[in-house]
Amino acid sequence: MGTTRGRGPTIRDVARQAGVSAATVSRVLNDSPLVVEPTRARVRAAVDELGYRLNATARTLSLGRATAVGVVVPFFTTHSVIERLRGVVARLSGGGQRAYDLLLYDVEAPEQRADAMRDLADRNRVAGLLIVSLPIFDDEIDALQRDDLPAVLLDVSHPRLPGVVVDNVRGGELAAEHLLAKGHSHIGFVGDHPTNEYGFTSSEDRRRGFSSALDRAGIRLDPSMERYGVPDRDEADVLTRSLLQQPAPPTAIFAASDLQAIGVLRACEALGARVPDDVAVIGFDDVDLAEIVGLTTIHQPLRESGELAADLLVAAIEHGVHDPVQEVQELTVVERRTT
Amino acid sequence: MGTTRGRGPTIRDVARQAGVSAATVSRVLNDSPLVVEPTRARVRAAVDELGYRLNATARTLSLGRATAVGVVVPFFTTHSVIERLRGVVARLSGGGQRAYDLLLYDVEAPEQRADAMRDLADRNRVAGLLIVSLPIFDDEIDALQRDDLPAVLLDVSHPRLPGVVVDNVRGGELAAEHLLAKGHSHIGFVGDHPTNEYGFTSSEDRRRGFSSALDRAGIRLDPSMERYGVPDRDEADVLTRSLLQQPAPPTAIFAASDLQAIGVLRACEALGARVPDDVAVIGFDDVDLAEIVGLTTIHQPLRESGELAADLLVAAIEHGVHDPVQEVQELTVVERRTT
DNA sequence: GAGTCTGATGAAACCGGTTACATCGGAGGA
DNA sequence: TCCTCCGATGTAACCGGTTTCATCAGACTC
Repeated sequence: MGTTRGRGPTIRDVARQAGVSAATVSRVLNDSPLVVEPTRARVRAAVDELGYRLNATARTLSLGRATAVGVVVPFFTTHSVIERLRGVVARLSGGGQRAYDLLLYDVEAPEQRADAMRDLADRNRVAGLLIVSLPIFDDEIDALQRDDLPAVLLDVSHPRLPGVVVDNVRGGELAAEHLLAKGHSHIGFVGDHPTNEYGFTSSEDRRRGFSSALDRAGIRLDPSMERYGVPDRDEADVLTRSLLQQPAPPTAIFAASDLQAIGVLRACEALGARVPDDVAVIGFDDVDLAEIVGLTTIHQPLRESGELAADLLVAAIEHGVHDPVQEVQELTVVERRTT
Repeated sequence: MGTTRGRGPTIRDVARQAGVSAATVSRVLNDSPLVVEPTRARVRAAVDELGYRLNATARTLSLGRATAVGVVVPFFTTHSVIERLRGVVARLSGGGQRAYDLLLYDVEAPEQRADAMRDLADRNRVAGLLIVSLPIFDDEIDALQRDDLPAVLLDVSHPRLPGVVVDNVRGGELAAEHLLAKGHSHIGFVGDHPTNEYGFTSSEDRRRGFSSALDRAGIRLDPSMERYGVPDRDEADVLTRSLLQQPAPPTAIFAASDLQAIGVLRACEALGARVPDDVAVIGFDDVDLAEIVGLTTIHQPLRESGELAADLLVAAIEHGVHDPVQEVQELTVVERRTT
């Protein structure tokens, strides 16, 4: 307060105070070797005295490159997205150097996805883009490449961009193999609508792997054993009830996500079906919830996926993208009390 | 690719294309009434033709005010913080206009708290600061006010800043009253260390309210019935075991958070204590987990608190802070299966 | 028909940094 | 002693917007 109405001292104020030019101050601030020690000390003193702080906006404009990365996330969604984001955040904004600021773009509705992409790309305030769980289209990639804006995908993939994913089809197979090994042959599936407005495909991929592994064991995943809905607990509950209230209900259910598996468990409880004796349940993701409720599930390294994606993005920003690597992370079955 | 090496068209390119000056283009872009319709149309056409997009960095620099807000969060922590953040994000980055970008600052270690505060305040790239769950010191508030930077607190309070909180002391009382009404008189507490490196105080506030409500009922919260540790599930598990393995174990336990309550439940299960018959358990927060495991808890409106705080911040940015309101949100007991 | 007013537009300065290029002074060599 | 070279510093242009102020043309008045 007082005279400096909001605006702090500028580099020229420091220069005046130190009796040098703005260029020299800038050099000192950027550790240029061109400045001799006594001058350097005077500038440092002036900086301290005035409480000068560099203006990141001006710097970004002058340099032509941003110091922030944009992270596009369907934030409202599940625990798994958040867990991934934890990894991203820890790597990007936590780690000591704090090299990149993190601009968070929440996508709350399908049409916002495109908005976010356009906004971030065109308003060039970010040095790169990390896109979580949201599919991206070719023309959007064109736009990114036109702007030289590196992008990394997490939990989705596209041949033209680096990404971190798991093999969801394989995950479905693992789930099937686990249930088969437990002696089940009459098995149900609860997952997302194969086509949904966001374009999420992991549920369908998991179902495909699941179904084909059953096929190989000579078991057909009958349409009457499949239920589809929006990926949420209550919906999964409802779907499961309809699954279990058939003449020949399944003895095991594969849910496309842990959250849905929780809904399945609740339906079982409501209908008096004992888990795992009457109905075995296996989920997917291994969010912290799964451990808490003792859910058997397919584990994927969520947090690590975020860290890895963040590292890939930083590398892409700093060294360019040579060829878009697809990091495929390992899946494992974690057996708990529901199978 | 092509000639435009990374940099897109500028406002002067548009001006040239439209046969007007940069000033006029700027006026059109900002909906100034000073531009006559035919000119306006020409500029619009040029904008479309060149695919021009405004450079937010340059705009921020020129205007002297940022279009982003900084959100400081201990991101790694519990579900409740995330749930709050959901509210903030939905309000700030979701809602149609997308008026403010959201710069996320994760605080992973106590010393980073101060760094984040200084960084955000001084590098003036944000129009305001939303600080979640982290206490703030007077000299930091001085610095913010010196820079005219509005700030809003969420889940912490300070007389000089607007904030959104619940009355944790009252929440503790509610928990005690609920357990007393259930007929318990021998009651334990599991919470955070009263002093911790982040300066979180909610656990201690809750304990105080809890303890004084017991007092009023003529029951003393004996030190042997209290256990303190870091706020995490495993630690709560361990603490609870030591609580229950005493000569006269409590018949009810109040945990300072739902996460800790989950640890309490796990310890009960491990020790063969039946909930709620042998030991009743009540938590605090009402995160989604609580509903899933059927935990009785003190409900606080987490998501709404985030929305409210975001609204307060936007108001503070746009209209200034007149006097720092403290919004105190309602707490209620949600009875489920653990009491 | 000359003078005044008004509304649309342009020229140029500014926001706060960075950096290519110019300048200057001193050290070293002939 | 003079010249060259080089290292330290300054000058000024630039990044891409916004905005003040000047200018200019047309409308209106008398």
